[in-house]
Amino acid sequence: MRQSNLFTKTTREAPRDEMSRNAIWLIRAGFIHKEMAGVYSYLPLGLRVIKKIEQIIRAEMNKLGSQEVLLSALHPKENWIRTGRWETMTDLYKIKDENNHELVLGPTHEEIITPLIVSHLNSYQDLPFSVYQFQTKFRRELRAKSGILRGREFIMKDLYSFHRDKTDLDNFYNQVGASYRKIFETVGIGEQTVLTLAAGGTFADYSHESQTLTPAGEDQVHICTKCRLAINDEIIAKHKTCPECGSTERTTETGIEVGNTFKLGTKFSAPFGLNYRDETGKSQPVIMGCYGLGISRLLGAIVEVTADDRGLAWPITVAPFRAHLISFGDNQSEVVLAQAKQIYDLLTKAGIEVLWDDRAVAPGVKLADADLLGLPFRLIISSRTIEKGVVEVKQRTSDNLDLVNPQKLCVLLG
RNA sequence: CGGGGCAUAGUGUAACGGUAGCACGAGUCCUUUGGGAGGAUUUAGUCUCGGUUCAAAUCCGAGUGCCCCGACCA
Repeated sequence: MRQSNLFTKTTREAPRDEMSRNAIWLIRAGFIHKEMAGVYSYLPLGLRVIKKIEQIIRAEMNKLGSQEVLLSALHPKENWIRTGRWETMTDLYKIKDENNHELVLGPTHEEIITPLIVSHLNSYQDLPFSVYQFQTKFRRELRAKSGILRGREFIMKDLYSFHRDKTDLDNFYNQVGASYRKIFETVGIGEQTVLTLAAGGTFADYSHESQTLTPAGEDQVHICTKCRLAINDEIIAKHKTCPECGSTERTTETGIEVGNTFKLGTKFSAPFGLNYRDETGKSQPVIMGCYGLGISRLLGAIVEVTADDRGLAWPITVAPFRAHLISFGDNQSEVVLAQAKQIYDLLTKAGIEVLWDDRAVAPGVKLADADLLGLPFRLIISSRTIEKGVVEVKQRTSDNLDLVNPQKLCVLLG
């Protein structure tokens, strides 16, 4: 894409009232726009990152054999009455329709998926299976904060699994854990993200959180120095030793919860009567699990751990474009433009996503913007590089400049 | 919902109770092109309502919005 066609602009300064790093950089670079406290719009560059993250997750979910759906965002009140959460869940957005009927803006989807499955599930032979979706969730946060890390409206991947017994759930639950591990590594925050034990509810000893360690987080986690298993502060009192390796040595750090997995048991299948017939024809309750991943929160967490004092610095896997092609030296020069166009076409045809800064602005502006946008590879074409018959290549996270033969670019970037 | 802070042009910032100014941005023209370049010119603002006063961006009251701390966060 040509940057001259990109409708978003960068700014030299962030809005004064934004304090969090993720919001400051994402707004300055034109990735997102704040509508109100805890509510953000995603602009072309930001949406590209969101889509990259989603695609990485989608691939993993599909590998688990899960099937993608898109459930309704408006929920009937009755379903929430049925589970009791109409009263107990404090952050529900309750709205009224034209007939004065009360509705819920979906904050999570157990109340939708569980009764939905009832009419599609009969026999033990239908089990197990799982469904997932990417969707905007709504929660009436008492206090939105930390940029996109805690919003009243946010994008989430939620997965729901259905099993005939606990053993089968445990098996799938562990597979999801492995998938999550892989996802965090792929999007570039594997090192900073720790598996954390948290309260498990009535059906299991623990739930599992994925905590990305960053001062911007809001949870205190205690990390075993031997095996890296973390324990959430809320249950630390009951754990003198690490449940995994028995060690007593741990460090305390701040994390942001980017993922969470729960063994639900029959918590939702019971109130909705989600049952199956076993081999003997007897009716049995379905055992469920649910698995969340905050997409927009993941975006914020990636920024928190990767941005530096010059701006964003995307991991290749989630970058909105792989390369930032910059033409300057003399923008009026036909030679420079022609060469840049040639490189742009070459890379684009090779399937490499390139943002070409073809604007007629000063070199300093382009370089500063390149740092701010944070695309992994910066390619410069100027009268200088043309003289030498090369393209200057620099990675966002390195200071090295490489002069590369244009023919070798695709290999280098691919 | 408790506590604290803030609200001036698209953005960031000034202005003792007395002419709302500066920088960046944006428009036009010229020059310029390897780290936010230079000149000329134009554009655009006091969150809302009420009060005090000869006079309010400034003082007072209420409201609204935003940020931070806390409470809350299957």
